[in-house]
Amino acid sequence: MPRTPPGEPQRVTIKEIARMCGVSVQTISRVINGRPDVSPATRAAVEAAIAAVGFQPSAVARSLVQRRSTTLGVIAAGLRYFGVAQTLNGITEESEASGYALLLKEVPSTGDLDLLPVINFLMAHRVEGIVVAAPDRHESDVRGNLPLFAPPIVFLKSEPSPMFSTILIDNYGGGRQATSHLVALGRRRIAHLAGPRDWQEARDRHQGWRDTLRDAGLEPGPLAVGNWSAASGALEMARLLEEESELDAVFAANDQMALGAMSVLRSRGRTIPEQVAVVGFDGLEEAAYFRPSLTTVRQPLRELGQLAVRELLATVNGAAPRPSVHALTLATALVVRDSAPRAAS
Amino acid sequence: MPRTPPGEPQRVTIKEIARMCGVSVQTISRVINGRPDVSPATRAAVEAAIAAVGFQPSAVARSLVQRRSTTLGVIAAGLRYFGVAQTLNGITEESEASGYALLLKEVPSTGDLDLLPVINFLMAHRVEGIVVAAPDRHESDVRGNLPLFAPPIVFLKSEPSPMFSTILIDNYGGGRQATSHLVALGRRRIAHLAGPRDWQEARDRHQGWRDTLRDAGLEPGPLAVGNWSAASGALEMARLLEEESELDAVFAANDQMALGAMSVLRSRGRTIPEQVAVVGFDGLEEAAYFRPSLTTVRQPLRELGQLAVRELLATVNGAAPRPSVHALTLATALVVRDSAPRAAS
DNA sequence: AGCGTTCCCGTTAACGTTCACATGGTGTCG
DNA sequence: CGACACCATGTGAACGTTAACGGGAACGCT
Repeated sequence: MPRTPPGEPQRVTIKEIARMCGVSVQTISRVINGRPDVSPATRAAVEAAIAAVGFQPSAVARSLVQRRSTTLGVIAAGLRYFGVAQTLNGITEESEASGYALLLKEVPSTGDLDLLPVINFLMAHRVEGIVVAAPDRHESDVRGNLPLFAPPIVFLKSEPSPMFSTILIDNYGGGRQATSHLVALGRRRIAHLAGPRDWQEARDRHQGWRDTLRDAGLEPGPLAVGNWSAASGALEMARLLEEESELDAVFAANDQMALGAMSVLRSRGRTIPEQVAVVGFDGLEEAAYFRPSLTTVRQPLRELGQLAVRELLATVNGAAPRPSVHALTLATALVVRDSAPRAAS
Repeated sequence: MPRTPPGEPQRVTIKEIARMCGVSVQTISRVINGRPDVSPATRAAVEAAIAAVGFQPSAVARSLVQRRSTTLGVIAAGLRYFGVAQTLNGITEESEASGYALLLKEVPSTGDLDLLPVINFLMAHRVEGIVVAAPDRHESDVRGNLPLFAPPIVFLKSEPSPMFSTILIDNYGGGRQATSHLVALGRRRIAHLAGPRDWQEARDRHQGWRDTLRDAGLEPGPLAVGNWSAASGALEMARLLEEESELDAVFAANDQMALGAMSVLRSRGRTIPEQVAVVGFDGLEEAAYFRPSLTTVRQPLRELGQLAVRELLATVNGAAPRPSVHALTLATALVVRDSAPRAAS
């Protein structure tokens, strides 16, 4: 005796179609999945019936029996930040193109967190792969052991790991690019406006700055730490100016903070780039229209997301028995504009 | 004879736990779901076994039998745009808080598109509600008929519809706010830098501008159409200046275009706000640090996403037999800054 | 004619869980 | 002390689909 759930009318199933066409459910299944061994006549009849009642096969039942879901899990943090949103865009694009659906979980981007429950949640939904697009989350956030049958996981913008594939952006190299450019301009007191310490990418950019100064034989310039926002950029820039009034360049860890910094520099009467040169990081399109237009380091964020999905699908579909662990690093590119123009040659 | 899927090791199921504890599967199910009628001793034993093997109940099987999934579907377009990303952020926040997962589909934001297949896809996954966060998509994009048993759907930033709930932002009102402000400043030739014509919100802002000018007895100012980007803002601003060199104000349909416009105004030697006042739209945080800081119209985008989820969950969980159709409109707020300061009184 | 092939289709058993109902054991109350 | 309630647990079926296998009809070949 079929239960009738309260309110909800009975959904049309494969059985119903079978009854309508006077064939078995298996035949319907065959038609749905485009298998060859169905006669043209039957196929046409079934297709007509399906169209007539608007039947849609249950992805849930299918996932259950096939033990796969054509779905990828995404763990994201800080969706409100430009970088993560951009990367998510790349992820959706690529998975959309491959016919995969996305199950999205957002986790807090700060504080202590065990990723394991989130991964378990996604696994309960039978996702075939997981992208961790949470910049400051990495392998060590997976406390306890993953079950053996965990799907492939790729960590983005994380530290390289021996256990998982990672795709990173060369933030260290980007930090060096930015700083070298300023050094080449003849700047000597180069400050850094860093991102939050608990973001790996912030630490890497910071390190790139520091090493470049050291290699150039310059003493480390003044340092301030912001929270990615333009407001914090302004605040910290003001503090830097008080501490060290003769600085002649600033490398900000993202474009928003650079914007805030430039705002303060101007209001204190410093000319950009003559007195103080400024370099940002991210490659926001808008940065070309800041005043002055902002020299920055562009990151291939969308590509990052696309590659992550490709990597997963390759190990899912490819017959790779033991998913191989890759570590890929994407290069950044310096975009020179007016806030730190190319050195006159 | 149980099939062993190739490669993949057998996942641990409720049956396995039952065997380990010497009880029936039903008892395990009861423990998992925190039902009262289990003796403390058995409960403890079961919980221990679950923890020991790291068992995770299959959300897929559960969805199948319960015919619900604790999952919401999201149809998004233009994730790369600030507005949509921000709204998605609100959606994730709120659904995360309610323990709902999100199934995300991105659709192209331009061109012809039938939403029905996308909705069907989500329905196949048994989502309990759908948020359409695709600004230029609306009811009429659902060609053909929705099945009777479609879950509640809420359209964001769309036109009000008699069939679906909609939550909108008062773009028309925002357009009026912006324009009125400029009129109050004594400006007479007020140009509009509109967004793409196929975005409803662009049309609404445009209309607000036009009506306000009319009501003020001013003749309509020059009009240009951009594509939301700062680059297009710059391009179109240049064109406006050529057509109509004596304009004394610009209302841009978003902050990025306003930024591009300001850049061109400055480079043509116009002072802001003295010669040309500028008002944007969106309320980007960064706009406070533009030069000059940008007067803009703030939209409650995150709130929009949150409300959408609340609306859905209310009709899902609430015993509302026939989901009620709401049309909610959120107000915008004018943020006055230097690019169009408050009138000296 | 006999036999292997190929084509088309049906039957049965899963997938992993919950629901409805049944059952036996305790305790309570009149 | 019997009737009844309640607690803890088990039993079968169902959710909607696909995998594995089997079988009959039509066809080709020797």
